[in-house]
Amino acid sequence: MENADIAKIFEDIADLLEIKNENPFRVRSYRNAALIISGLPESLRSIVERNEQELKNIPKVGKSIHEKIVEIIKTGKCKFHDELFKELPPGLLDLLEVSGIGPKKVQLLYDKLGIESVEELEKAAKEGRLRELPHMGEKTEEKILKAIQELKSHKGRFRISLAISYAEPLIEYLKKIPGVTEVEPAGSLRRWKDTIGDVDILVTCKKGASVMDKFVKYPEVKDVLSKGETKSTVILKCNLQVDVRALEGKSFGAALQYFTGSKAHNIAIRDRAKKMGLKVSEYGVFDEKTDKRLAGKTEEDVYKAVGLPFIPPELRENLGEIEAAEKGKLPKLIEIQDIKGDLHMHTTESDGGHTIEEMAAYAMQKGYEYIAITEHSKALGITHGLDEARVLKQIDRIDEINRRLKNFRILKGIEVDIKADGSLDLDADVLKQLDLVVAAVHSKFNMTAEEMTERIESAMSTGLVHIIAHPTARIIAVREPYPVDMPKLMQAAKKYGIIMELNSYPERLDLSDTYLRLAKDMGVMAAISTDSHNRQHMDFIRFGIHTARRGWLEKKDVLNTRPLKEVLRILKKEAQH
DNA sequence: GCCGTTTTCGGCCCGACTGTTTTCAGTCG
Repeated sequence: MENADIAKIFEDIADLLEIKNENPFRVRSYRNAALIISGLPESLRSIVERNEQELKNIPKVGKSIHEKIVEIIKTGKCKFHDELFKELPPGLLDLLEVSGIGPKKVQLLYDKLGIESVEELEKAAKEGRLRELPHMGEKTEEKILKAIQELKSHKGRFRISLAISYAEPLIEYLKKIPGVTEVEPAGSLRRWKDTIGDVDILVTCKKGASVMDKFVKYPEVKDVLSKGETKSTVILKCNLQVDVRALEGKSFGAALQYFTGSKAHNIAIRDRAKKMGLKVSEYGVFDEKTDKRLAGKTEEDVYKAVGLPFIPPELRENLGEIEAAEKGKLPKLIEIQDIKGDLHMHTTESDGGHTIEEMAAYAMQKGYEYIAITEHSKALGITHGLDEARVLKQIDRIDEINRRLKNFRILKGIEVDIKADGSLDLDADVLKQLDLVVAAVHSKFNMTAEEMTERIESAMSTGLVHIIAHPTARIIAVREPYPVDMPKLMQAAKKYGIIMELNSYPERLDLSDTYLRLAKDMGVMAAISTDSHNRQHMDFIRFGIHTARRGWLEKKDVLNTRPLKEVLRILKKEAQH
């Protein structure tokens, strides 16, 4: 039972209790717990195995949920959860997936028509049986059928890079509407989450501008789900949902704050405001008694009104940022201009698309001081990985190029394969001649967490490795991370002076935000690299930077914010282990 | 069910849109 499974159990309990019309705050407790658990860097299993009492440190986990976590880990089951499923059929949870269907309607459909599944709902809607129910009519039936179609074609969450590629042209389109003054993406896009459920866009405009009329006529719109004066929702042809909110300029800051979320962050902010006798909405911050408007024009004003400094969007997950802001202890987050070089890339020598010189030229154009060329090693035959002889040849070649370069340095590196037994794919005496050894797992992902942890630890302990690349090998929405005990791996990284990579490829973003924060907390340094396979890939660095910010990383936590000399010094020292 | 710089009891974010209603419930974010 991993954290995700346990979180799912609590999500199910919340849904079922809601359908049963239980106390909504009790429902929220289970939901809050699920949210926190799915974001924990350490597995609950290892926490319970070490010391059950440590569960008390997890916010939103009280006595009842504590007991259930222990029960689930020890028995693999949750009695309460099983009992709820005895009362209600499991298909009811699927009904909640249909947009426009909530717990009340599920309850009604089940009680009055005995509907237990999406198929039965679809049948009933087609037969016109739903209109017999209170508050339901012909239009509701149509809407439900449409929503079921939508669900069937649903692609799930979008990778952030993909969502941006659809959002940017729409933003340009909105900017051209007469009367529009500002257009800003908000929501998870502005927080730079690695995946995006839907795109939120905030528009400020003069009164009477026909923003919504124009928005729903955007050529890429497939379906209009709702259209009002200040809020409209559409589905694009690519199945991405987009919400647009239009407000006057004086509410811009409050609206941006509100629509950026996260929901959990906003609830905490509003809770805090309430205790101060204030009310926060998307229109501004108001005195609860006099209704006097205290802030709203800028986000800074909104935070100031509730006694806080500005909190960067990437931190707004209610994972301690409000407490840190209160104490003046927010991190000074890393910025893209802090990056001085890129330490993971490939060239035509293995599976890249540009030569060493072309990669270097592009990096210089970006203002970098250095790059590292890190080809694959021979075990990855499919990428034309380098054997010892070719590595030695490339070392000479790079030395030769470096002699011609001024104020720029190409580091001689490798992305050496970590084989199944934990050994490295190239001879030690060759690896020792390189400036930088990046090591990575590319095969046999189906090990147990214990085996995989041991495998990587063993590579770390050779004294030859500087950086572990894409440490979980996840491909977002395609391949799950391999099982590995990350806290233990971080401990080993600390022990051997190993740097952990944040791979900026938008499909990877590995380490994830949660693990980056764990690294920081454990004092392990990160390297933000692009793993470029052609020169434009170096621009992926922005995805890495924002993910690093989500992991609370500062300039000092990242190797490649350092000037060349210092990087070389650190690499040399690390290699002495 | 969780939580505590008013509290161990009594709170728990706030507003828009829709479809069905003659004044509002349900859903969503």
